[in-house]
Amino acid sequence: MWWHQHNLCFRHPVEEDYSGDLEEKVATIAEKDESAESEGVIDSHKRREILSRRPSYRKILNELSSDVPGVPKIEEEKSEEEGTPPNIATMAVPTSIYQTSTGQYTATGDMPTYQIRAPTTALPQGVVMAASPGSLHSPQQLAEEATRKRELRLMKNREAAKECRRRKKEYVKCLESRVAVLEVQNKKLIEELETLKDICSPKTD
DNA sequence: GCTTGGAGGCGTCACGCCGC
DNA sequence: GCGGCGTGACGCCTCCAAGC
Repeated sequence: MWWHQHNLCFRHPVEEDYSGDLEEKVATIAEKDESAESEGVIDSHKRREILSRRPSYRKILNELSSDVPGVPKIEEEKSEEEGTPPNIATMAVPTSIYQTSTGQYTATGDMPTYQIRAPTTALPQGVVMAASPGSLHSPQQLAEEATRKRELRLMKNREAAKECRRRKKEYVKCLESRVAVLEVQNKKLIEELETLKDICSPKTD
């Protein structure tokens, strides 16, 4: 339902209720295709079709904010906590505190090992822009260049994924608060309606 | 204490969109 | 047309609470 909010109509290209039911629908389609020959390929294609593009959270929220006063915009750059520019230095261990599912907090010291390994890929020792492609000759150099490019891409994507998740959470929070506001409004309007009804139709007794 | 299931986070891959 | 970005999906991990 995310994409079909009141007054918004960010309609998903395929489904209105994206969040929970989509998986079921994907599964249904997958079942239907089971008899097909290259089912794996078809499956993944269908899945991709179903999951085709939606507007980014930033875009959605910004549209929402221009539409509805009081809805915060998602900043282009990180604004709140981290005021540091997006450079390699920021790759260091994220934050000192994490919220657990129960609302408790855990110090970074508890960081699982597989998370700790992440920053180690933090851009290979400052040699990022070392060699220009034109100056590469040997296969080994080419391989190194490819590896370096891959590392860079992975690192950027890692950061992008984090940012994306952060925005998504922010977006969900925003929608939740909007739901709360609308519920209150709705309640008030119902009450108002009842009052007017009472006034307009006086008792016959 | 052990097991199990759910929640939440992370890294990576794949792919559509967009700006150049 | 191409490269970079944003994001869904997937698989993995940790943490926690409940049940035994």
